[in-house]
Amino acid sequence: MQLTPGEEQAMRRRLVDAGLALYRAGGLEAVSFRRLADATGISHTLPYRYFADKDALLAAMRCTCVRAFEQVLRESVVAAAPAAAHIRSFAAAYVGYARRCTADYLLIFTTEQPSPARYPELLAARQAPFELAVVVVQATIDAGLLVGNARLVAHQFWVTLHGLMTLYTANQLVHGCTVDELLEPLLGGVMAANAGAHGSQSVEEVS
Amino acid sequence: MQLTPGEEQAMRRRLVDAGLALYRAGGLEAVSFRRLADATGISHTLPYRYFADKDALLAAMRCTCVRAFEQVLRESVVAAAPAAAHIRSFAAAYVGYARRCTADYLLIFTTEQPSPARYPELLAARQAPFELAVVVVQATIDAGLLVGNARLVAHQFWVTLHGLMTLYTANQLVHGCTVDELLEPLLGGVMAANAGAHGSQSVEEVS
DNA sequence: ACCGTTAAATTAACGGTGTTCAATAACGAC
DNA sequence: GTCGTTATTGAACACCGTTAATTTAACGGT
Repeated sequence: MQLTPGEEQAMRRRLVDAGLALYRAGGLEAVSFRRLADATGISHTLPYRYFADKDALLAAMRCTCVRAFEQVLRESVVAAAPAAAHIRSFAAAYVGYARRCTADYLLIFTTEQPSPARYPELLAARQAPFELAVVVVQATIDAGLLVGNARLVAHQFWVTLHGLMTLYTANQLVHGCTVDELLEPLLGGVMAANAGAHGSQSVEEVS
Repeated sequence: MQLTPGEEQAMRRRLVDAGLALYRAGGLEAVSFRRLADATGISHTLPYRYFADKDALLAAMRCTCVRAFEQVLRESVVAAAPAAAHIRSFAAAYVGYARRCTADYLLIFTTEQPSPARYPELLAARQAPFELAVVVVQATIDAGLLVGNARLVAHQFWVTLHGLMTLYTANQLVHGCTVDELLEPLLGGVMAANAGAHGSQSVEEVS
């Protein structure tokens, strides 16, 4: 009765999909092995043959969402023809995903405790979208529109987009400020801070 | 045997403090009414006389942390003498709190589901720190170092700091990039994006 | 000083959860 | 068909949030 790797993987995906359905419908506390069992017609202890524990299932669910997120970002990159539009297209895709798939976006980035690096697979999966940002920034640098270290600049964009959409998805942009109002000046700011010697303007220089 | 308002408030704070101790020691899932009872020597149902349910206790814990956070930010504001240094001082206080009190910082801003605005008291408490940012930005505008709408610009700083420290506290700044490396160009970028006509540089102008 | 009322606090209980483990059922090999 | 391996199940444990019933303690009136 040995399970083939294909069957095992199929069962894993089935459990992950069912878990995601529960999560999207009722939040994190709605996903339990019992409910998952009722939804898929298996017993509530079967998941233990495919995942070490519930946290492992959640990590797999997070990985699935991360990969979908990565796919959205990747498509935005190949779609933008001129290098100058890459960053705008990338940012629009990032914002669009967080708006459309708010629950999934939260699942990707939400972490309760400052966890001591369990689930290295999840850490690796989360790296991929960022690496896309690095590629986009590098292309912009190559086009002569930005200067500096691509990873450092990509990090600035990443931090900015993450801050904006994390606050948005948590309903903490409540002062009559919209995402669209903020996105433009924020992107412009990061561009300006890395646009070369004449465009750069640090805090000290201003003050 | 009527409880005086003072006694009731004292008990509430006692429970909140014990809950925070449990949370800081073992994360969110370590705070339960049973453990809280063992830690404080009361029965595990007594908290229901002071809080509607566990979520209400968590909200109160969050409020407590938010107010401590607000206090840290407020002290940074009065400490900085020249208006030009206000934003730097404010940002340093923000970053310092998130580094020192990582768990508390996470407790403040972490929200699982896009909750439908339960606990308006928490929402109000979270507003206060942002209002401090508005004050700081307004002072900088008054000093002639920035232009534009204070709330909009404050939002940009708020988004930036939130993105930076949220990624940091979640251990997602892993590419050899430090908070200090990123803070300076990020602040400079927001400054540049709102430094008046000559300093502003939107994405389109660059491209 | 006693008692009845009222509120505080505890105990008991219910349904649900993650997790473990012994028992069962299904399959391939011979 | 039988055996042995293995996937799957069901029962059980400890813990959780929550509710209801029960006990305990404090207070005012007489």
